[in-house]
Amino acid sequence: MIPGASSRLEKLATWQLSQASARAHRVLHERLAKAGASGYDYRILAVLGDLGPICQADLGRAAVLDRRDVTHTVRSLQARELVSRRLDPRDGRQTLVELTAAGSSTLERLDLVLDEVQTEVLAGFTAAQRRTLLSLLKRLA
Amino acid sequence: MIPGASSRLEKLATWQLSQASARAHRVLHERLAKAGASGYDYRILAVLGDLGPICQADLGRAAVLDRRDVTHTVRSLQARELVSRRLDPRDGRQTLVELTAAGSSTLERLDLVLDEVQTEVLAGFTAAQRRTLLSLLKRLA
DNA sequence: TAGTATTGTTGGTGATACCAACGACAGCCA
DNA sequence: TGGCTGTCGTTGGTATCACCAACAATACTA
Repeated sequence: MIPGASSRLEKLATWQLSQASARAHRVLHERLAKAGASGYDYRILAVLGDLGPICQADLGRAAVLDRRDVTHTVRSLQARELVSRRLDPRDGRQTLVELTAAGSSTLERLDLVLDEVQTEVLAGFTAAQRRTLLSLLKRLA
Repeated sequence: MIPGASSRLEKLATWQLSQASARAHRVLHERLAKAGASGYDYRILAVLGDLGPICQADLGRAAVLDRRDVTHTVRSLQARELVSRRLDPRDGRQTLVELTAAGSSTLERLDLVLDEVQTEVLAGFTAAQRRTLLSLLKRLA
């Protein structure tokens, strides 16, 4: 027997949103795992690539990560020599994080992975539909 | 200093999707917690309300839950006397789950909570925009 | 200078999602 | 009829994401 769908759930925007997000996350996670990175890894590397050397607190704000998770992710990236850390000479509290050469090339590689993920997740969408979706989602967040 | 946004992240549909979903989840979780329920709880109750007595395997398929999570959630709901369970007389493997009277009224109460959540999450959206969003999200999932 | 705020670290929690293995049971079919 | 296949519910995990509290060190400020 094939169970029906729940109309209560189907008509909820939050339900459709969470299901769409879960599916996108599955695709993203699978492809990133193959490339040896986690979602947090990419978020940190992407922010470093876009904003340059930056302290962890700002890193967390830009990547929407808790300070705790920034600490762990950055240390993990540092262990893989993708980022380097040094004390901010102008503020003893801050640690400046920046991409290493290996980090930059890893980021470029991951950018391609992310492009593939977008393509797979948005398969069948026209460019106009993608723009519409993106703008609606931005207003939601 | 206010950190800028990462253009790499901002233009990713999967990023906007996960941020929108995270925000919706925060609202949902906060309101459901006040009402004494979890997201899994509502998903199970909603399916039972829509499809009536049903075995756990079908419950899991309709609510998009792993069998393990169905087991735990149903047992938790049973402990709160919101659902009842009995063996399917026609199939010794299956356990039929159904709403109790208390479960039905709890579901009605939670339906109102979910309505509030939709209103809060979609604040500022026109009816047409909500329809557009919903249809785009359905195609994503 | 005393009090306040921020930074990075540490040690947690909870929700969601998913997997593997198990015994019990049903259905199929040789 | 007996064996095989598959499903069901259960148990015991794991991974990711998101979030909180407390702490020492440092910076700011009133």
